[in-house]
This record gives sequence, structure tokens and C-alpha cells, in this order.
Amino acid sequence: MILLMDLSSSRPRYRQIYDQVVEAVAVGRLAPGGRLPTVRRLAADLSVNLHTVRRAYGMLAGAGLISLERHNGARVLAALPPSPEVGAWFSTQLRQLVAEGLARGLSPDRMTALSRQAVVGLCQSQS
Amino acid sequence: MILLMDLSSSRPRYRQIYDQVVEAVAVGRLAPGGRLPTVRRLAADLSVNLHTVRRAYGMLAGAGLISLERHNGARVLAALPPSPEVGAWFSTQLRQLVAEGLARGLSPDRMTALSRQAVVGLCQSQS
DNA sequence: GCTTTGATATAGCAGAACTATAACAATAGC
DNA sequence: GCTATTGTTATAGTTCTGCTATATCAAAGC
Repeated sequence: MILLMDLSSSRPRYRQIYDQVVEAVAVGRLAPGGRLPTVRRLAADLSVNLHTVRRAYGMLAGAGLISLERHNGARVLAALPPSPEVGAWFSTQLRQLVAEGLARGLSPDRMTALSRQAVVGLCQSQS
Repeated sequence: MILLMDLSSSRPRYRQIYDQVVEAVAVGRLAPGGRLPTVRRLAADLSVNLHTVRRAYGMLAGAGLISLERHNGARVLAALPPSPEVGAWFSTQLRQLVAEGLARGLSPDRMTALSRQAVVGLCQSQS
């Protein structure tokens, strides 16, 4: 587990942590059952406050990706069958993204191609 | 042009305006050459400060979607051929979204289907 | 029993988001 | 030409978010 912080980014630190764990889980670099560092440990590694890490972990637990354990940091959960709301969430996000792409001149075909490419690209890197 | 504000949303007001104009342009509800309300006018309609609208309009102009005119509000520009950076931006956003979908249990096939559906759905509603 | 660890509480600071006002410069309409 | 409208800029204040600092508690591992 190696995480990188971009301090100059406008993206909140807790969001950067969240995003990177999500991606690691998505590509299988973090398998179900795998352990994440403890809150304090990761905070120290990233030179970040304990609460910042805790917030990221809390969001990850809320999304059902990890479970927080008293003494072992956190553990990645096996992906549960997606609730209907996950599909709805995905569609909403995607709609906004595609709308902006359209408005900025990307053709539907191009976006469809890029979409497939993104899905395939991520799945390929699943180890 | 009807815009709605969700005051309870965590999404900034200027962002909500931006998003809705983007979608209106994408769907063709706002055609190239079409006019947007003046800054003050829209601010009054939305019960929002002048600067909030101005910020949204500034971002839209920065993204090349509209041109600001001294006395006529703003005008929608014809979509220019997308710069390479637009494609890169789209791919980056999409990658993050797909990663989260994967991590939350959506299957690749399902996401590919939803993607196509989003693109088609938006294009269909183009008037 | 001591230490580690997640959890909770409080306080402070910097910056973002939003508002309130005022003023300037360009211009459309008369 | 005059006036009102409009984009633009400036300044200042308020509220909220992101982040940090510190301290404490309760549960569990060793």
C-alpha cells in the first residue's frame, strides 16, 4: 500500500486517500481480506493529521468497501452485490460527465469509445 | 432557460449554475447563438448574489462554451473541435468513476451498458 | 498492566463560498 | 448627448469546509 499526496492539488486530502484506496480495491491491488494501515500509521506516513485519515476511512466504511477493526487497522471487504442505489449513483455521475463532454465538443462515438477503454483498461490491470 | 437551485446541496451554487448550463448546451436546449440571461437578471431570478452568477459565467466562458457580451448577457458559442486536453480530462474523470463503480460491485458489462445508455440518452434528447 | 488503536470532543486557523455595496466603463436605446 | 443597463473590478464581512493540534476514553492485543 503506497499512497501519494498531492499537497498542491485542490482536491481535499481525505478525498485523495479515499480515491486511491478505491482504485487499489478496484484493480485488486488490495484484495478482500487485505489490511490497510492503522489510522495513526497512515497519518504519520503521509504527514497528515489523524482526523484526515479517519475521515477517509469513515467514508470508505460508509461505502461498504472496508470494515474498521479495533486493533488491526482496517480490512477490505468482499464486494457485495451492488445495491440499486449504486447503479443510480453511477448513472447520475456519468450523465453529468457525458453532458460536459458533449458540450465541450466530444462526439458521442468518441465518448463511447473512451468509456469502453476506461472499463477495459481498469479490468485488465486487475491482478 | 429555467434553472433550479438546491440550497441544501453541498454542491456550490456557482457549480450548480455551471452544470445546468452545460447540460442545456449539451442537449441543445440552448443552441449556439442563443442568449443567456444577464448576470443581474439571473442572480435576481435565483435569489443569489451577482458574483455567484458571474463566477459561473466566467467558468463557462473559460471552458469555451459561451462568450460574454457587454450588453446582451451571454451567448452560446458553436462547439469548437475538442482540444486534446478535453479528451484527457474526460478519460481521467471516467477512470475514477469506473474505479469506484468496480470497487462497489458494479460489473464491467453493467458499466459499459450504463455508459452507452448515458451517451445515447443525452443525444436522443438533443432537439 | 501497559501499550496500541479506533472513537469522540474541543479548539483554532486558513481558505472557499457567498453575500453586500460601491464604483467604473462601455453601450444600447432614446 | 443623456440615461439606464450591463459586464467588470474592488473591498469587506460572514459562514462553512478542510485541516491541524491536543486530549481523553474504551476496547483489545501482548
